[in-house]
Amino acid sequence: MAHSHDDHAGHDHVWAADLTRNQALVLGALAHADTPLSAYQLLDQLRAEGLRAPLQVYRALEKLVERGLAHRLESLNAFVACADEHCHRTGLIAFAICSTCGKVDEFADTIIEDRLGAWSEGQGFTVERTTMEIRGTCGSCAAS
Amino acid sequence: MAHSHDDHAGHDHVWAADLTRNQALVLGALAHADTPLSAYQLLDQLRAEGLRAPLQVYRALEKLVERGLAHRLESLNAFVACADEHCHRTGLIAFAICSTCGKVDEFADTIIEDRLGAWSEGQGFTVERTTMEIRGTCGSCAAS
DNA sequence: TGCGATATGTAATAACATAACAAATCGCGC
DNA sequence: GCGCGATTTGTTATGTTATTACATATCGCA
Ligand SMILES: [Zn+2]
Ligand SMILES: [Zn+2]
Ligand SMILES: [Zn+2]
Ligand SMILES: [Zn+2]
Repeated sequence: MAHSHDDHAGHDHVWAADLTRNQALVLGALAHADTPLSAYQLLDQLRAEGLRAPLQVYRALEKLVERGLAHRLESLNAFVACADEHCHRTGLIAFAICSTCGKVDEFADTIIEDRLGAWSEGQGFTVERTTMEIRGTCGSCAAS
Repeated sequence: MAHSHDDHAGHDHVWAADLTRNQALVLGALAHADTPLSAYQLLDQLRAEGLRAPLQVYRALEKLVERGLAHRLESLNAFVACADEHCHRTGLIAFAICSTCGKVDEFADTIIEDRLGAWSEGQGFTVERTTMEIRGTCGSCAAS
């Protein structure tokens, strides 16, 4: 790792401390974007910082997603920074994606999670991860 | 229609009547498969029937998905035949995908649908379509 | 210092999907 | 049957997303 251990004071971006350079670059780009970015869009943005190849981006994304700092949107083949800095949500996360402006809203619903859990238990299905993505039009786009 | 594969005793596949040749070929291949197939896997299987280019497959898939006769699994970039002839494409459909054997189970849950509807209404979000895919291990794979 | 685990760099290639254009076919009123 | 617009098909080329393979560098620790 490129960074040594800091104490976690809590006010700053707590994730910054133990990210590698490439991971920090990718997460920074995602955090500044207001819509999801594909791996190649990230690469284009980060060429100025020295990134040259898709794999550098994909490898950083893999770690970030693993740690819950970013999420992959399967229906877009794109990625977003986690909307909640402190979340590290292990539970089911749903995404509402506006087809007009591209903005993504991230939320959790324990009842949905329970329903899926009940179905899985009934079927003997062991859940590893769940993708839930709603496509549609957000409130502010509908208003215009 | 060249195939007589019926897994539901008692009635034929009502859809066959007004499908084009390419659409029937693609849906037939999906219906015979026991796991999802990618567009290129379909193309490979259907070269013997005269299909030559990806676009022929993608165009057929587009129509089939539109009509609810097939579904796209976003997390796999692959497609399945609809498991239920009476499945209405307007309702929310969830898929449980076994990472071990690849089999897919399709189900609907109106409570989940209601929860998403409630969230959307609260946010002013207009839902167009929803993707819900559970990855994990199915009962029979867990048993072995 | 040496060693295993992790991270990086680079090139090549695989896998997935669409654009653009021409030709054939279908549905249907006439 | 004929005309004609809508749909489907065929074909080539290209664009986009993701991984394999291999070499190099760095980190954590004994
Ligand atoms: Zn999150
Ligand atoms: Zn919007
Ligand atoms: Zn279905
Ligand atoms: Zn299984």
